[in-house]
Amino acid sequence: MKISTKGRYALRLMLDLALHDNDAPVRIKDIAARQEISDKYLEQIISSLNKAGYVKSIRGPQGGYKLAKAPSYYTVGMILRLTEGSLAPVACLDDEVNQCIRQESCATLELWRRLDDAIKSVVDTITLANLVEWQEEKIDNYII
Amino acid sequence: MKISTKGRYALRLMLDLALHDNDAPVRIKDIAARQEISDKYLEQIISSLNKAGYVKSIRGPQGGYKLAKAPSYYTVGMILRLTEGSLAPVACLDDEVNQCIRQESCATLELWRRLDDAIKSVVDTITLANLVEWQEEKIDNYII
DNA sequence: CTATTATACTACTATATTACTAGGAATTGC
DNA sequence: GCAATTCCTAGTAATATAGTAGTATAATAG
Repeated sequence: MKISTKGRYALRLMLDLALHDNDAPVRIKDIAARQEISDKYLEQIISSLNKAGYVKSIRGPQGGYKLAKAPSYYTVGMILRLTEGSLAPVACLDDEVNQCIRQESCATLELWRRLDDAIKSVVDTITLANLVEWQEEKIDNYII
Repeated sequence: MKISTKGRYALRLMLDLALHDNDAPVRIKDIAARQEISDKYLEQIISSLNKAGYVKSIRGPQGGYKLAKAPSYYTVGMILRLTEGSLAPVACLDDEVNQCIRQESCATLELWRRLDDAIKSVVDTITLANLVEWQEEKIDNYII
């Protein structure tokens, strides 16, 4: 029941892009240095964000990445589901293929539904913009 | 972010014990047959529940297992944490050993805290007794 | 037009975890 | 003492995780 590095890195990567969103695109190398993450691994992660259209890439010198839309557009759930896969606590909530025969008589299914709802209520309401806010509050606290 | 078979089986096992709680202890073989789970695997899982004192075992012929306390005593969280380990979505919420240096400036930590709270609000309030209720409702629906 | 800087793509790999299986030892009721 | 049951330990195939490595491709500055 842990979020893997892939999902956590993807979030920090997107947050980093949101925080450094001026005209110039941000290079993987810089994100990797700031976040202390392997740049080669980040490259793979950002590649899937790119394919999904969450970021846009600019190749060549002075190239890098930018968010495709405003931070408020991206929920944490969007980013985590893209990199982690489904966030449902059990496979039988995912799709019809994984549904088991016990479904109808399974009391634990109700539990998993409630857990799933609780998880969704967090990841589908918090956006990158919220993370940006929180980050800026933390920085303010440091200055004070 | 999935609950493993170990945790899911442990829940179904405890629910099975709660549902068949008359005088006679329940044999692993019977639980395994009803739940369609490998009995050897169940044996391992119940062993940790036994060591934790959640069930009591009776050896020899006519032996088996019984719940140590009433179903309302056991939250889903107790059972899952025992078999799955921590249910926190990231390791830095678990213990001091796993806390990272970025803690103070990490905006995603606030996200993980909220996700953790959401998960806890479900698993620490729902008990085996609730699962028993739901199971009995399902059975009633079948009869109607 | 070429050297440089950056992303893009694909393959490989070490380690850990999951989900069991197998076999025998210990206990106890009849 | 025999059969039924739990108890204990070790092994293992398959999958997932968390990267590393190397090369190809594109764009730009000079």
